Amino acid sequence: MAEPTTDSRSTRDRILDAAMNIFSAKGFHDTKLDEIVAEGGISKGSIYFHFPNKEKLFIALVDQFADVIERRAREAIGQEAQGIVRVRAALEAVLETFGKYRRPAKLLLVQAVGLGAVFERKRMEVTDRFALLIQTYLDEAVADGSIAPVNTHIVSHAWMGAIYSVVIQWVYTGEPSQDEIMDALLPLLLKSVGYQD
Amino acid sequence: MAEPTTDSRSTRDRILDAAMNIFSAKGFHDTKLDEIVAEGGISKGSIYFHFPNKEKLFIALVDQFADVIERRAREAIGQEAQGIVRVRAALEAVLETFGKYRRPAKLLLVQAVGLGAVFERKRMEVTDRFALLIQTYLDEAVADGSIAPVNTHIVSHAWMGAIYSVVIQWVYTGEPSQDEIMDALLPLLLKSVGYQD
DNA sequence: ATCACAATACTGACCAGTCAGTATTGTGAG
DNA sequence: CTCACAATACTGACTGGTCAGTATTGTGAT
Repeated sequence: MAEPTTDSRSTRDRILDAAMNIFSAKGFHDTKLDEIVAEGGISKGSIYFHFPNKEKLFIALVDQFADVIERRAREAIGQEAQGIVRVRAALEAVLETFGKYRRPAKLLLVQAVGLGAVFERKRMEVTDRFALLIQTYLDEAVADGSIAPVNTHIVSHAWMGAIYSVVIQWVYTGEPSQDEIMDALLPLLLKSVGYQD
Repeated sequence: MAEPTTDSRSTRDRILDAAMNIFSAKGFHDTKLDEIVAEGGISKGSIYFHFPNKEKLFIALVDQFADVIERRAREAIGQEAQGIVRVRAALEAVLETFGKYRRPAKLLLVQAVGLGAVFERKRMEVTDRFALLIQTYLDEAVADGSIAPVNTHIVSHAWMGAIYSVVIQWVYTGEPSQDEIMDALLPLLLKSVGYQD
Protein backbone atom coordinates (compact mmCIF):
# COMPACT_ATOMS: atom_id res chain seq x y z
CA MET A 1 0.00 0.00 0.00
CA ALA A 2 0.83 3.68 -0.19
CA GLU A 3 3.05 4.02 -3.26
CA PRO A 4 5.68 6.67 -2.82
CA THR A 5 6.32 7.16 -6.60
CA THR A 6 7.06 10.79 -7.31
CA ASP A 7 4.44 11.87 -4.87
CA SER A 8 3.99 15.52 -5.60
CA ARG A 9 1.13 16.24 -3.25
CA SER A 10 2.10 18.40 -0.36
CA THR A 11 3.13 16.56 2.79
CA ARG A 12 0.26 18.15 4.66
CA ASP A 13 -2.25 16.55 2.30
CA ARG A 14 -0.51 13.20 2.52
CA ILE A 15 -0.79 13.42 6.28
CA LEU A 16 -4.48 14.27 6.12
CA ASP A 17 -5.14 11.42 3.68
CA ALA A 18 -3.29 8.86 5.74
CA ALA A 19 -4.86 10.10 8.97
CA MET A 20 -8.32 9.87 7.43
CA ASN A 21 -7.71 6.27 6.40
CA ILE A 22 -6.51 5.13 9.78
CA PHE A 23 -8.75 7.24 12.00
CA SER A 24 -11.89 6.28 10.13
CA ALA A 25 -11.00 2.61 10.35
CA LYS A 26 -9.75 2.36 13.91
CA GLY A 27 -11.04 5.40 15.76
CA PHE A 28 -9.12 8.08 17.57
CA HIS A 29 -7.67 6.21 20.53
CA ASP A 30 -6.79 3.02 18.71
CA THR A 31 -4.85 4.93 16.07
CA LYS A 32 -1.14 5.28 16.73
CA LEU A 33 0.62 8.16 15.09
CA ASP A 34 3.22 5.68 13.92
CA GLU A 35 0.54 3.94 11.89
CA ILE A 36 -0.30 7.17 10.14
CA VAL A 37 3.40 7.65 9.51
CA ALA A 38 3.64 4.21 7.93
CA GLU A 39 0.44 4.58 5.90
CA GLY A 40 1.38 7.94 4.45
CA GLY A 41 5.07 7.29 3.98
CA ILE A 42 5.79 10.45 5.90
CA SER A 43 7.56 11.11 9.16
CA LYS A 44 6.41 11.80 12.67
CA GLY A 45 8.33 15.03 12.70
CA SER A 46 6.38 16.44 9.78
CA ILE A 47 3.09 15.62 11.44
CA TYR A 48 4.15 17.78 14.35
CA PHE A 49 5.39 20.41 11.98
CA HIS A 50 1.98 20.74 10.35
CA PHE A 51 -0.26 20.03 13.35
CA PRO A 52 0.20 20.89 17.00
CA ASN A 53 -1.02 17.51 18.27
CA LYS A 54 -3.02 14.39 17.53
CA GLU A 55 -6.27 15.95 18.65
CA LYS A 56 -6.01 18.93 16.32
CA LEU A 57 -5.16 16.64 13.43
CA PHE A 58 -8.34 14.69 14.04
CA ILE A 59 -10.43 17.81 14.38
CA ALA A 60 -8.98 19.17 11.14
CA LEU A 61 -10.42 16.14 9.38
CA VAL A 62 -13.83 16.57 10.98
CA ASP A 63 -13.95 20.22 10.01
CA GLN A 64 -12.79 19.50 6.50
CA PHE A 65 -15.62 17.04 5.92
CA ALA A 66 -18.27 19.09 7.69
CA ASP A 67 -17.41 21.94 5.36
CA VAL A 68 -17.78 19.76 2.28
CA ILE A 69 -21.22 18.52 3.33
CA GLU A 70 -22.51 21.92 4.24
CA ARG A 71 -21.23 23.50 1.04
CA ARG A 72 -22.88 20.81 -1.08
CA ALA A 73 -26.15 21.15 0.76
CA ARG A 74 -26.15 24.93 0.41
CA GLU A 75 -25.35 24.72 -3.29
CA ALA A 76 -28.17 22.26 -3.85
CA ILE A 77 -30.59 24.39 -1.90
CA GLY A 78 -29.61 27.61 -3.60
CA GLN A 79 -30.78 26.31 -6.93
CA GLU A 80 -34.26 25.47 -5.72
CA ALA A 81 -37.21 27.77 -5.44
CA GLN A 82 -38.87 27.78 -2.07
CA GLY A 83 -40.48 25.75 0.65
CA ILE A 84 -40.47 22.01 0.80
CA VAL A 85 -38.62 21.66 -2.51
CA ARG A 86 -35.57 23.16 -0.90
CA VAL A 87 -35.81 20.81 2.06
CA ARG A 88 -35.94 17.93 -0.32
CA ALA A 89 -32.94 19.20 -2.27
CA ALA A 90 -30.87 19.61 0.90
CA LEU A 91 -31.71 16.10 2.04
CA GLU A 92 -30.76 14.65 -1.31
CA ALA A 93 -27.49 16.55 -1.30
CA VAL A 94 -26.55 15.39 2.18
CA LEU A 95 -27.40 11.78 1.47
CA GLU A 96 -25.48 11.84 -1.79
CA THR A 97 -22.46 13.39 -0.16
CA PHE A 98 -22.42 10.89 2.68
CA GLY A 99 -22.67 8.22 0.00
CA LYS A 100 -19.79 9.60 -1.96
CA TYR A 101 -17.53 9.92 1.06
CA ARG A 102 -18.00 6.83 3.15
CA ARG A 103 -14.84 7.02 5.19
CA PRO A 104 -15.17 10.66 6.17
CA ALA A 105 -18.80 9.96 7.03
CA LYS A 106 -17.76 7.23 9.38
CA LEU A 107 -15.21 9.52 10.95
CA LEU A 108 -17.80 12.18 11.65
CA LEU A 109 -20.73 9.97 12.59
CA VAL A 110 -18.95 7.26 14.53
CA GLN A 111 -15.36 7.93 15.41
CA ALA A 112 -15.95 11.47 16.60
CA VAL A 113 -18.48 10.31 19.21
CA GLY A 114 -17.71 9.39 22.78
CA LEU A 115 -14.33 11.06 22.90
CA GLY A 116 -13.72 13.62 25.58
CA ALA A 117 -15.42 16.93 26.23
CA VAL A 118 -13.36 18.78 23.64
CA PHE A 119 -14.46 16.52 20.83
CA GLU A 120 -18.01 16.41 22.07
CA ARG A 121 -18.29 20.16 21.79
CA LYS A 122 -16.95 20.01 18.24
CA ARG A 123 -19.36 17.24 17.32
CA MET A 124 -22.32 19.09 18.78
CA GLU A 125 -21.22 22.15 16.88
CA VAL A 126 -21.21 20.25 13.59
CA THR A 127 -24.48 18.47 14.28
CA ASP A 128 -26.16 21.68 15.32
CA ARG A 129 -24.90 23.33 12.16
CA PHE A 130 -26.73 20.78 10.04
CA ALA A 131 -29.77 20.66 12.25
CA LEU A 132 -30.05 24.42 12.06
CA LEU A 133 -29.72 24.32 8.29
CA ILE A 134 -32.61 21.89 8.12
CA GLN A 135 -34.60 23.86 10.64
CA THR A 136 -34.24 27.07 8.67
CA TYR A 137 -35.75 25.58 5.56
CA LEU A 138 -38.39 23.73 7.52
CA ASP A 139 -39.46 27.01 9.09
CA GLU A 140 -39.58 28.49 5.61
CA ALA A 141 -41.73 25.60 4.40
CA VAL A 142 -44.08 26.11 7.33
CA ALA A 143 -44.23 29.85 6.68
CA ASP A 144 -45.17 29.49 3.03
CA GLY A 145 -47.73 26.82 3.81
CA SER A 146 -45.97 23.87 2.12
CA ILE A 147 -46.38 21.96 5.36
CA ALA A 148 -48.39 22.31 8.56
CA PRO A 149 -46.78 23.85 11.66
CA VAL A 150 -44.50 21.52 13.62
CA ASN A 151 -41.86 21.78 16.32
CA THR A 152 -39.10 22.36 13.79
CA HIS A 153 -36.38 22.16 16.42
CA ILE A 154 -37.28 18.63 17.40
CA VAL A 155 -38.03 17.65 13.83
CA SER A 156 -34.66 18.79 12.55
CA HIS A 157 -32.79 16.87 15.23
CA ALA A 158 -34.95 13.81 14.71
CA TRP A 159 -34.22 13.98 10.99
CA MET A 160 -30.50 14.26 11.62
CA GLY A 161 -30.68 11.21 13.82
CA ALA A 162 -32.67 9.25 11.29
CA ILE A 163 -30.21 10.12 8.54
CA TYR A 164 -27.21 9.40 10.76
CA SER A 165 -28.30 5.97 11.86
CA VAL A 166 -29.34 4.76 8.43
CA VAL A 167 -26.10 6.08 6.95
CA ILE A 168 -24.05 4.49 9.74
CA GLN A 169 -25.73 1.17 9.16
CA TRP A 170 -24.98 1.52 5.47
CA VAL A 171 -21.38 2.58 6.05
CA TYR A 172 -20.80 -0.58 8.05
CA THR A 173 -22.74 -3.18 6.17
CA GLY A 174 -23.21 -1.68 2.72
CA GLU A 175 -26.91 -2.36 3.17
CA PRO A 176 -29.40 -0.99 2.37
CA SER A 177 -28.12 0.45 -0.90
CA GLN A 178 -27.94 4.16 -1.45
CA ASP A 179 -30.90 4.03 -3.83
CA GLU A 180 -33.01 2.11 -1.38
CA ILE A 181 -32.16 4.64 1.26
CA MET A 182 -33.17 7.52 -0.92
CA ASP A 183 -36.38 5.77 -1.96
CA ALA A 184 -37.38 4.85 1.57
CA LEU A 185 -35.88 7.55 3.77
CA LEU A 186 -36.80 10.64 1.79
CA PRO A 187 -40.55 9.95 1.61
CA LEU A 188 -40.45 8.84 5.22
CA LEU A 189 -39.00 12.12 6.39
CA LEU A 190 -41.26 14.22 4.22
CA LYS A 191 -44.33 12.29 5.31
CA SER A 192 -43.33 12.81 8.92
CA VAL A 193 -44.15 16.49 8.50
CA GLY A 194 -47.30 15.74 6.57
CA TYR A 195 -46.00 16.25 3.06
CA GLN A 196 -46.87 13.82 0.27
CA ASP A 197 -45.39 13.60 -3.22
CA MET B 1 -19.42 12.08 48.04
CA ALA B 2 -19.79 8.32 48.27
CA GLU B 3 -20.63 7.72 51.93
CA PRO B 4 -19.02 4.62 53.29
CA THR B 5 -21.42 4.17 56.25
CA THR B 6 -22.09 0.49 56.76
CA ASP B 7 -22.37 -0.07 53.06
CA SER B 8 -24.08 -3.40 52.78
CA ARG B 9 -24.46 -3.56 49.02
CA SER B 10 -22.28 -6.16 47.45
CA THR B 11 -18.93 -4.95 46.23
CA ARG B 12 -19.84 -5.91 42.70
CA ASP B 13 -22.79 -3.54 42.77
CA ARG B 14 -20.69 -0.76 44.23
CA ILE B 15 -18.23 -1.24 41.38
CA LEU B 16 -21.00 -1.14 38.78
CA ASP B 17 -22.50 1.99 40.32
CA ALA B 18 -19.22 3.83 40.50
CA ALA B 19 -18.23 2.72 37.02
CA MET B 20 -21.57 3.93 35.63
CA ASN B 21 -21.07 7.34 37.18
CA ILE B 22 -17.58 7.85 35.86
CA PHE B 23 -17.92 6.14 32.48
CA SER B 24 -21.11 8.01 31.62
CA ALA B 25 -19.52 11.32 32.53
CA LYS B 26 -16.06 10.94 31.02
CA GLY B 27 -16.28 8.16 28.46
CA PHE B 28 -14.35 4.94 28.29
CA HIS B 29 -10.84 6.12 27.52
CA ASP B 30 -10.83 9.14 29.78
CA THR B 31 -11.90 7.07 32.75
CA LYS B 32 -9.06 5.78 34.91
CA LEU B 33 -9.78 2.70 36.96
CA ASP B 34 -8.34 4.58 39.90
CA GLU B 35 -11.18 7.09 39.59
CA ILE B 36 -13.73 4.32 39.82
CA VAL B 37 -11.84 2.99 42.82
CA ALA B 38 -12.04 6.38 44.51
CA GLU B 39 -15.69 6.96 43.62
CA GLY B 40 -16.83 3.56 44.83
CA GLY B 41 -14.62 3.36 47.86
CA ILE B 42 -13.44 -0.05 46.74
CA SER B 43 -10.07 -1.38 45.68
CA LYS B 44 -8.54 -1.91 42.30
CA GLY B 45 -8.01 -5.57 43.01
CA SER B 46 -11.67 -6.22 43.61
CA ILE B 47 -12.54 -4.80 40.23
CA TYR B 48 -10.30 -7.45 38.74
CA PHE B 49 -11.81 -10.05 41.02
CA HIS B 50 -15.28 -9.36 39.63
CA PHE B 51 -14.44 -8.42 36.07
CA PRO B 52 -11.72 -9.70 33.75
CA ASN B 53 -10.79 -6.23 32.49
CA LYS B 54 -11.90 -2.64 31.94
CA GLU B 55 -13.58 -3.46 28.66
CA LYS B 56 -15.76 -6.19 30.10
CA LEU B 57 -16.75 -3.94 32.98
CA PHE B 58 -17.96 -1.33 30.52
CA ILE B 59 -19.82 -3.87 28.45
CA ALA B 60 -21.49 -5.25 31.56
CA LEU B 61 -23.00 -1.81 32.09
CA VAL B 62 -24.22 -1.56 28.52
CA ASP B 63 -25.83 -4.98 28.71
CA GLN B 64 -27.42 -4.20 32.03
CA PHE B 65 -29.12 -1.10 30.66
CA ALA B 66 -30.10 -2.68 27.36
CA ASP B 67 -31.87 -5.39 29.30
CA VAL B 68 -33.82 -2.86 31.35
CA ILE B 69 -35.03 -0.99 28.28
CA GLU B 70 -36.00 -4.07 26.38
CA ARG B 71 -37.85 -5.55 29.34
CA ARG B 72 -39.81 -2.33 29.86
CA ALA B 73 -40.70 -2.09 26.20
CA ARG B 74 -41.86 -5.70 26.06
CA GLU B 75 -43.95 -5.28 29.19
CA ALA B 76 -45.60 -2.17 27.80
CA ILE B 77 -46.28 -3.87 24.50
CA GLY B 78 -47.64 -7.02 26.04
CA GLN B 79 -50.49 -5.12 27.61
CA GLU B 80 -51.67 -3.62 24.37
CA ALA B 81 -53.94 -5.17 21.80
CA GLN B 82 -52.58 -5.19 18.27
CA GLY B 83 -51.18 -3.14 15.44
CA ILE B 84 -50.18 0.46 15.73
CA VAL B 85 -51.27 0.72 19.37
CA ARG B 86 -48.49 -1.62 20.30
CA VAL B 87 -45.94 0.38 18.34
CA ARG B 88 -47.06 3.45 20.17
CA ALA B 89 -46.82 1.73 23.54
CA ALA B 90 -43.28 0.52 22.83
CA LEU B 91 -42.16 4.00 21.79
CA GLU B 92 -43.62 5.52 24.92
CA ALA B 93 -41.95 2.92 27.10
CA VAL B 94 -38.54 3.43 25.51
CA LEU B 95 -38.74 7.21 25.75
CA GLU B 96 -39.87 7.04 29.36
CA THR B 97 -37.10 4.65 30.26
CA PHE B 98 -34.43 6.77 28.62
CA GLY B 99 -35.88 9.67 30.55
CA LYS B 100 -35.74 7.85 33.84
CA TYR B 101 -32.16 6.69 33.32
CA ARG B 102 -30.24 9.59 31.90
CA ARG B 103 -26.76 8.46 32.76
CA PRO B 104 -27.10 4.93 31.43
CA ALA B 105 -28.68 6.41 28.32
CA LYS B 106 -25.67 8.59 27.77
CA LEU B 107 -23.43 5.60 28.28
CA LEU B 108 -25.20 3.59 25.61
CA LEU B 109 -25.92 6.34 23.12
CA VAL B 110 -22.73 8.36 23.38
CA GLN B 111 -19.93 6.75 25.30
CA ALA B 112 -20.28 3.36 23.66
CA VAL B 113 -19.79 4.83 20.18
CA GLY B 114 -16.48 5.15 18.40
CA LEU B 115 -14.62 2.70 20.58
CA GLY B 116 -12.97 -0.21 18.87
CA ALA B 117 -14.44 -3.09 16.90
CA VAL B 118 -15.39 -5.08 19.99
CA PHE B 119 -17.55 -2.31 21.35
CA GLU B 120 -19.00 -1.52 17.96
CA ARG B 121 -20.22 -5.07 17.60
CA LYS B 122 -21.86 -4.87 21.01
CA ARG B 123 -23.47 -1.53 20.20
CA MET B 124 -24.78 -2.80 16.87
CA GLU B 125 -26.12 -5.84 18.67
CA VAL B 126 -28.05 -3.67 21.12
CA THR B 127 -29.28 -1.26 18.47
CA ASP B 128 -30.35 -4.11 16.22
CA ARG B 129 -32.18 -5.67 19.14
CA PHE B 130 -34.32 -2.56 19.51
CA ALA B 131 -34.65 -1.97 15.80
CA LEU B 132 -35.86 -5.53 15.36
CA LEU B 133 -38.34 -5.09 18.18
CA ILE B 134 -39.76 -2.05 16.45
CA GLN B 135 -39.68 -3.76 13.09
CA THR B 136 -41.65 -6.73 14.36
CA TYR B 137 -44.53 -4.60 15.53
CA LEU B 138 -44.35 -2.42 12.46
CA ASP B 139 -44.68 -5.51 10.28
CA GLU B 140 -47.63 -6.52 12.40
CA ALA B 141 -49.22 -3.11 11.97
CA VAL B 142 -48.73 -3.37 8.22
CA ALA B 143 -50.18 -6.87 8.16
CA ASP B 144 -53.36 -5.94 9.99
CA GLY B 145 -53.82 -2.82 7.89
CA SER B 146 -53.20 -0.20 10.59
CA ILE B 147 -50.66 1.40 8.29
CA ALA B 148 -49.70 1.17 4.63
CA PRO B 149 -46.77 -1.02 3.56
CA VAL B 150 -43.31 0.51 4.11
CA ASN B 151 -39.70 -0.65 4.17
CA THR B 152 -39.90 -1.59 7.82
CA HIS B 153 -36.18 -2.31 8.03
CA ILE B 154 -35.23 1.20 7.08
CA VAL B 155 -38.07 2.72 9.05
CA SER B 156 -37.08 0.95 12.24
CA HIS B 157 -33.48 2.10 11.97
CA ALA B 158 -34.52 5.61 11.06
CA TRP B 159 -36.79 5.68 14.09
CA MET B 160 -34.01 4.46 16.35
CA GLY B 161 -31.79 7.22 15.03
CA ALA B 162 -34.45 9.86 15.50
CA ILE B 163 -35.07 8.74 19.07
CA TYR B 164 -31.36 8.49 19.81
CA SER B 165 -30.44 11.94 18.62
CA VAL B 166 -33.32 13.73 20.32
CA VAL B 167 -32.59 11.85 23.53
CA ILE B 168 -28.87 12.66 23.27
CA GLN B 169 -29.63 16.32 22.79
CA TRP B 170 -31.91 16.16 25.80
CA VAL B 171 -29.41 14.24 27.92
CA TYR B 172 -26.85 16.96 27.31
CA THR B 173 -28.88 20.12 27.47
CA GLY B 174 -32.04 19.10 29.32
CA GLU B 175 -33.95 20.60 26.41
CA PRO B 176 -36.46 19.93 25.00
CA SER B 177 -38.30 18.52 27.99
CA GLN B 178 -39.44 14.96 28.09
CA ASP B 179 -43.07 16.02 27.59
CA GLU B 180 -42.21 18.14 24.61
CA ILE B 181 -40.34 15.23 23.15
CA MET B 182 -43.24 12.89 23.61
CA ASP B 183 -45.66 15.43 22.18
CA ALA B 184 -43.54 16.20 19.15
CA LEU B 185 -41.61 13.02 18.44
CA LEU B 186 -44.37 10.45 18.81
CA PRO B 187 -46.76 12.01 16.28
CA LEU B 188 -43.81 12.69 14.00
CA LEU B 189 -42.79 9.06 13.93
CA LEU B 190 -46.32 7.78 13.55
CA LYS B 191 -47.05 10.25 10.78
CA SER B 192 -43.91 9.12 8.99
CA VAL B 193 -45.61 5.80 8.32
CA GLY B 194 -48.87 7.46 7.42
CA TYR B 195 -50.70 7.05 10.69
CA GLN B 196 -52.73 9.89 12.19
CA ASP B 197 -54.22 10.07 15.66
C1' DA C 1 24.62 30.22 4.75
C1' DT C 2 20.09 30.27 6.12
C1' DC C 3 15.60 28.83 6.14
C1' DA C 4 11.61 25.75 5.59
C1' DC C 5 10.63 21.39 5.92
C1' DA C 6 11.40 16.55 6.82
C1' DA C 7 13.40 12.30 8.94
C1' DT C 8 15.14 9.70 13.00
C1' DA C 9 16.10 8.73 17.58
C1' DC C 10 14.80 9.34 21.99
C1' DT C 11 12.17 10.39 26.49
C1' DG C 12 9.18 9.81 30.29
C1' DA C 13 4.42 10.10 32.00
C1' DC C 14 0.86 7.28 32.30
C1' DC C 15 -2.17 3.55 33.63
C1' DA C 16 -4.15 -1.23 32.86
C1' DG C 17 -3.24 -5.09 34.83
C1' DT C 18 -0.66 -8.17 38.49
C1' DC C 19 0.13 -10.57 42.61
C1' DA C 20 1.58 -11.62 47.23
C1' DG C 21 -0.62 -11.08 50.99
C1' DT C 22 -4.79 -10.11 54.40
C1' DA C 23 -9.53 -10.38 55.83
C1' DT C 24 -13.88 -12.58 55.93
C1' DT C 25 -17.01 -16.20 55.60
C1' DG C 26 -18.14 -21.14 55.18
C1' DT C 27 -17.93 -25.97 56.69
C1' DG C 28 -17.78 -30.13 59.11
C1' DA C 29 -15.51 -33.04 62.60
C1' DG C 30 -15.12 -33.76 67.39
C1' DC D 1 -20.04 -24.56 70.34
C1' DT D 2 -15.54 -24.24 68.73
C1' DC D 3 -11.61 -25.03 66.42
C1' DA D 4 -8.99 -26.20 62.26
C1' DC D 5 -8.89 -25.55 57.76
C1' DA D 6 -10.48 -24.08 53.30
C1' DA D 7 -12.60 -21.15 50.08
C1' DT D 8 -13.83 -16.90 48.75
C1' DA D 9 -13.47 -11.91 48.77
C1' DC D 10 -10.71 -8.02 48.94
C1' DT D 11 -6.40 -4.93 49.19
C1' DG D 12 -2.96 -1.68 47.24
C1' DA D 13 1.93 -1.17 46.10
C1' DC D 14 4.26 -2.26 42.17
C1' DT D 15 5.58 -2.98 37.09
C1' DG D 16 6.32 -2.87 32.26
C1' DG D 17 4.76 -1.81 27.80
C1' DT D 18 3.01 1.85 25.24
C1' DC D 19 2.93 5.99 22.64
C1' DA D 20 2.30 11.20 22.36
C1' DG D 21 5.30 14.41 22.09
C1' DT D 22 10.37 16.40 21.68
C1' DA D 23 15.25 17.03 20.50
C1' DT D 24 18.39 16.43 17.19
C1' DT D 25 20.05 15.96 12.85
C1' DG D 26 19.61 15.92 7.64
C1' DT D 27 18.55 18.05 3.06
C1' DG D 28 17.62 20.83 -0.74
C1' DA D 29 16.22 25.19 -2.52
C1' DT D 30 17.35 30.13 -2.94
